[in-house]
Amino acid sequence: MSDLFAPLDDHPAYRQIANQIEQRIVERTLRTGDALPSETDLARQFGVNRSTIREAIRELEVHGLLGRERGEKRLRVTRPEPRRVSSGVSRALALNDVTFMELWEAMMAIEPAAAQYAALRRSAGQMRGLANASVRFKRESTDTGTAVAAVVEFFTAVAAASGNQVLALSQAPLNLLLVPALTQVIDRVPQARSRIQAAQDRIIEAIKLKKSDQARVWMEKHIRDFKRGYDLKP
Amino acid sequence: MSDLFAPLDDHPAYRQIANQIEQRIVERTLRTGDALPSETDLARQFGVNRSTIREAIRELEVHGLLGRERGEKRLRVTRPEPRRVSSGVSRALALNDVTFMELWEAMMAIEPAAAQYAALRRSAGQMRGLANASVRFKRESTDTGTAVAAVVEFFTAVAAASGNQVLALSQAPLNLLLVPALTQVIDRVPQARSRIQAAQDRIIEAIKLKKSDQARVWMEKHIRDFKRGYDLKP
DNA sequence: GTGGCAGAATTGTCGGACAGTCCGATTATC
DNA sequence: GATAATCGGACTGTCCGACAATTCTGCCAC
Repeated sequence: MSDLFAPLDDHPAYRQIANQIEQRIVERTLRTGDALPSETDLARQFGVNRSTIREAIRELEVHGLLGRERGEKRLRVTRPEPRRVSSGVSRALALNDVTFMELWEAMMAIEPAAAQYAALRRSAGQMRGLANASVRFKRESTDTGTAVAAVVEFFTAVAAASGNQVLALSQAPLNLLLVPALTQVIDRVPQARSRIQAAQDRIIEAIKLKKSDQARVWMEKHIRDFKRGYDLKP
Repeated sequence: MSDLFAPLDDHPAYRQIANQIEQRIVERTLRTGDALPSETDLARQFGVNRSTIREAIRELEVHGLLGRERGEKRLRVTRPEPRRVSSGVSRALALNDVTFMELWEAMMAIEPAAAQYAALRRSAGQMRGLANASVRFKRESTDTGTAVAAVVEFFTAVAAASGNQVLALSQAPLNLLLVPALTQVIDRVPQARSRIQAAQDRIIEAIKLKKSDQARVWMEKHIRDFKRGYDLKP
């Protein structure tokens, strides 16, 4: 079953260095906001060339563990932001040819839950975010592109209002996948706009009134409706 | 409200190059399995130094868009694997101090759905994967570490059996977060092992018989039970 | 076809270099 | 005294050239 010998994989220096730095960050020896030593200094500490350090740093930068403020030169330890991380997941899914069905099932699992918790915990600011997205959809839905963007914004706002980072981070990758399907529905189904608008209104109302069960149910219906619109291809 | 001028952000060369290569991959000009030109060649094509190319390549490698077969020298275009991508999400969440409640809510959203679809679509091989995980838990649950690992394997197997990549990729990051909480429960609650075992048996049975509603319900109960065990801290 | 081999190609790493920019301190100005 | 201009040092982004180790490739023998 399992091999007797494990293949020995040599880790190049830049990978080992990346791992070491990452470990310091995860174990919080390097804490969020701390500035990293300069590349020259790191090169000295690790006893390698600066080029090698730079390659290691690139990895951590991509992971979102290191970053710099706008216009700043020095790198500092940062918390990986959901958006940054989720974009990687999105790309992975897009490249793996996700079907509409897969996307829809995941939405059915995540979005209603997000709506439910949003109704329980939304802050005033988050409520405003929701309202904004909805207003934008109402006002700018003539162009398909902006309409789709507004819908995505709505879902994101719901996830944010749920006050649950895990749900929010699970929801985020769905957005990118959603775009093509949603574009198609809005383009082809005449009544799509009004139905989406009505659904958003109901969901927002339920979240505003903190009626979590209703919020969940309306969101479920909204997403079922989305599938109906998608399946309706003439 | 909004500024007159947007801040100009200069993208360093290595980032631009990474983006260009990424675009070729996403638009499938470079297809999965294709070998990338050598670093020297890329440097010539982009008109930059090889060091710059290397930094760009590191980014794409981290994203999982480039990789190499074991012992191979040349890089080739690869599909980002769920595991690789999800580990980044896990780390992001861990660094953001996710609470047990957040994790639990997300599990309640995703795992029952995964179980439900698994019951509808599981293949024979996936069924075996489930059984294996369950057997391993039964047999090796004396040590807390291996017991936890077996539980994680079970959840992963369910997600895989769901035949839904999006759900699977949403579920994967939960595993790492699950470990500390689960360890605590198994360590402190004497009857945890037997309850988990019973729950797994019921879920597997439902999936085997393709009873999707039951699979979902049992999984819900399983996860509710997990929370009960966690809240029970003496 | 299989196996072996020499030479070419490629990667990982190194050292050094330089322009552009950011930062902190110092000096000049009101 | 507070603010503005100035200046030197530090740091990053990029380049050049180089070399050992390993992989790839075409060729030859069997």
